[in-house]
Amino acid sequence: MVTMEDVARLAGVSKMTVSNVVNNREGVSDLVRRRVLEAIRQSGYRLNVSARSLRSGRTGVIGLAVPEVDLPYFSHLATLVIDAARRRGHHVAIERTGAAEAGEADALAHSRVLQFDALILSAVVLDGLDERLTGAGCPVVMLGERDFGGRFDHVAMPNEEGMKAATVHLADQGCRRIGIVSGVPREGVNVMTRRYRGYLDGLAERGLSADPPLLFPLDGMTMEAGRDAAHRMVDSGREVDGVVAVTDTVALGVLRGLADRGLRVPDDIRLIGFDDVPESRFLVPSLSSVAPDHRWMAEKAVELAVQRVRAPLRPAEEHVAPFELVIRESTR
Amino acid sequence: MVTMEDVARLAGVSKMTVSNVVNNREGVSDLVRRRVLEAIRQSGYRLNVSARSLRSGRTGVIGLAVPEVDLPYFSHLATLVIDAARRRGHHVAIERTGAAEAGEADALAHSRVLQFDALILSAVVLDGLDERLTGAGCPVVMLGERDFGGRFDHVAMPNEEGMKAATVHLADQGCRRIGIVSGVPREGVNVMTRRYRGYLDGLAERGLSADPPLLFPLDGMTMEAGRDAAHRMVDSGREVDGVVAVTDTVALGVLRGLADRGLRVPDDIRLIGFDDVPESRFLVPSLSSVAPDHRWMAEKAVELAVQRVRAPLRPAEEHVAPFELVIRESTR
DNA sequence: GGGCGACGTCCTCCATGGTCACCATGCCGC
DNA sequence: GCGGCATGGTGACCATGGAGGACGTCGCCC
Repeated sequence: MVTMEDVARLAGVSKMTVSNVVNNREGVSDLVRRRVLEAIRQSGYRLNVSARSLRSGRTGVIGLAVPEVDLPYFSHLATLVIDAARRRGHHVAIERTGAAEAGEADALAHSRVLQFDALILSAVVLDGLDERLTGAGCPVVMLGERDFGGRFDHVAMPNEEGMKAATVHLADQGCRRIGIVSGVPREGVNVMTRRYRGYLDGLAERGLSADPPLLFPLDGMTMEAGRDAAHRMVDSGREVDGVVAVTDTVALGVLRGLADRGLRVPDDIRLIGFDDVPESRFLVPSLSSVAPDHRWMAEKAVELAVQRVRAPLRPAEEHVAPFELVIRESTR
Repeated sequence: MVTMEDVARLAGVSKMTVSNVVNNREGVSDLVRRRVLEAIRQSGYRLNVSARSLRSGRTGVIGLAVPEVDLPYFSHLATLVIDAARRRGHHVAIERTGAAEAGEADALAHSRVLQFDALILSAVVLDGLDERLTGAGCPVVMLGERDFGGRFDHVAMPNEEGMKAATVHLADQGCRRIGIVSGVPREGVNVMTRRYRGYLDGLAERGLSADPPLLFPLDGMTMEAGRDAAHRMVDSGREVDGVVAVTDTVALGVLRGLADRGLRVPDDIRLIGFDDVPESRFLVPSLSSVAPDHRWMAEKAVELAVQRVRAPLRPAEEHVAPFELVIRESTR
């Protein structure tokens, strides 16, 4: 392997000067800089990242831990995070938590073992009180849903506002019995709880009753679970005429489940999702959705992560992503 | 930071002994081993991966370079590769090539910079003759489509066989004018060329004419491109009664494009895709597809990569993934 | 029973490729 | 002649792994 030392010898300088050139630092004359660059070209030298990070303590890698890589929402987000990080000269390593406590804890442990400069964690299970978060060994930026008590940088989804807007929209389209397909709101502040509250707020805003609640619970956040919930909804005979689904992925399953029972969207029942994943506009019918600005979120998360690497003691910031409501065929 | 030296002092041994314990090597008595483990526990020691890889030349990281992270096919594959690698004690770093030559070359360059132990490359552009492939600085396992002249380990898709089976299936369902939505077959052996040939083989097998060819070219492998191609197909007035789409993602766009023109699937026109991504069974109508065994592919690719790290000189192997035809509503 | 070799166990020394903090050199102006 | 700046060099240091050697113990053989 060609080392910095070899380049230095070839260019007739010390390896520190080579290091300075490689890192674009000041204090190297143009003449010497050119000579070094030429020597690098000739020798085919490549920087050894292990050696650099051993000495400097930085790896240039940001961890991104998400529940599932192959849910459209997260894979889309991952793409945007990778791009944002690349523009700032960082690489991204993706971890999969499986939406399980063990997975999230693993991601935190890996952040130490693999020495991420920072970890962007889309936490579903852990909350701000868990000591594993503080013991991560690197700055952690929370992405998404839970309440972290202001102890971490946090890029949040507009869960309540978005869901409220979706519900109000359904009401304005004439729906009177609006159901929600979601996980069961649990203790603590998580996606389910916030979105459910947004749904209730929306009903209240238009004077619709939430009693008895038209909540059709999910077993997981998958298409499969969405379809099952839709089956249960129709089979219950509760005459729902509008549905908000907790994510687009779930909505895709609901769409299928309704078709299985011979219901047409939007004629018999209207449907709206959350996330606006790329697929949504191509479905038949195309799916209305709450569209948080994913690019903005990715950008913000990476920005916070990179900032905190440089200034570890800056107070934690909390940002809520902007969103818009995208109206398509499923709620026309 | 707690180092190996600290642990050694605490346990009253040399750091080499700690190293041996950490790496589960022979030649450490049970007593000493327990003492060391206890010292590790007490001190909260974490192995420094940078130092290890500087010394050993291995990082334990396998690179996975795919055209797009947020295409369902690739995100699904990525999940499976991550799992397969984890079972073998490796991590995966995902690179995005953008299906461009620059991106693929970048991935190869990164493989040196980030010192992957191996790179699994889903190449769309580079072929086996490109010298950048051999200069990767680590073993490369090709995943997918192109011909690499037996110079690399290669896990291939059943492109021709699968497409032929799909075409024959359409014919057997009564289709007489079967079109294909695909990129234009180009010089060299790539996905498009192989799948197009499979389509021609299928037509021939059932005695259907391919003259003039019913090829509706794509501008990219996206849903959007699929929809546009479908529009052009219908607007051309060529009375196609069956379509094979080059991927499920494209098929999803085609489905939408046909709906835009008021055509019903499968009543007016039948449609089949390739890849069997998770979404396909939930679409309305659910999408028939050629289903290569993705888990098998991921497993094989990782296995070849890990093997080659240990035995760099083993001759290259070529494997073709098994597949089955999944018949759903879109071709009933 | 004593000497010798083998073996199990652990340690010492050095290598790994960069980076950091500090130092040396030379040139300039005052 | 001296201080200061611009430029580049020096040697220690980061945490780990590998080779080979030291040390003690045990068994074997004469």
